[in-house]
Amino acid sequence: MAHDRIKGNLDLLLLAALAAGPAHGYELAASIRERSDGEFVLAEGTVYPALHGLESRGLITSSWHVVGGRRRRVYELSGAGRDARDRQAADWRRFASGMNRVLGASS
Amino acid sequence: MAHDRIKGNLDLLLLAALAAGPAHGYELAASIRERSDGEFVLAEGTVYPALHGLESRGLITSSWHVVGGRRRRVYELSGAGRDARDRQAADWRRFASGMNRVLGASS
DNA sequence: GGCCATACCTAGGAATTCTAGGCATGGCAG
DNA sequence: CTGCCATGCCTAGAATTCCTAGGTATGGCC
Repeated sequence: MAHDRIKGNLDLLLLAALAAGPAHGYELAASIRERSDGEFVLAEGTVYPALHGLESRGLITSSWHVVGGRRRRVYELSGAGRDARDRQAADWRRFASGMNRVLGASS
Repeated sequence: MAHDRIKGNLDLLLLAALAAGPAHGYELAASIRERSDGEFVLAEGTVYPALHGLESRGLITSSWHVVGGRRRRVYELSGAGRDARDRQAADWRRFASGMNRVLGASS
């Protein structure tokens, strides 16, 4: 809804947001929304399945906590997750610079 | 194949490439490949349906030509296409800057 | 004559995200 | 003390988008 362009970048967004420290799903969505100045508003139905996928691939780990009577599943980057983030961030930069070259060449 | 990140950006790539002047499908794929330094390698099965979609939305127009015994369908940006390109390019810049904010905030 | 580059096309698959729903707790306003 | 909203988690299936895989046809080169 925010942007179809999120396709292919969701994992990177989550990994990058988690690089700032452990967080739970609901919090991650808010964090990404704030950091992007409201540009990326991720629905919960988007965030949770994506987190499950990242965990099943070993890029993040989770643990349950109870805070104020509410259960939370807190996620944390694994070593492989940090590597994946670095790789995907590099991919993103290459992609963005390709886009800018194609866009700029039109003048 | 080049990048899943192309999702959502294909139309803009084609519109931007066409902004340099009329071109046919095969040529556009090559043009985008070159301008992006090999970053975006679009399959024909990607390019042609996308062009048909752009035409059906009135963003480009086409005309058949025969050059050297080979038929070509040459596409050209319409006025609405130029507007769409400007809008989508602006969207892209907002998106990219959102990405960079989220990525950069992790340090 | 065979092969490759050029040039177009489409149907269906694959991958990804979103919609729409569901469940549960705590706190606050009324 | 009762709604109601924010917090917090989840899933199934729809929707969207691009790619795979296949097909057709011409011209030029060896």
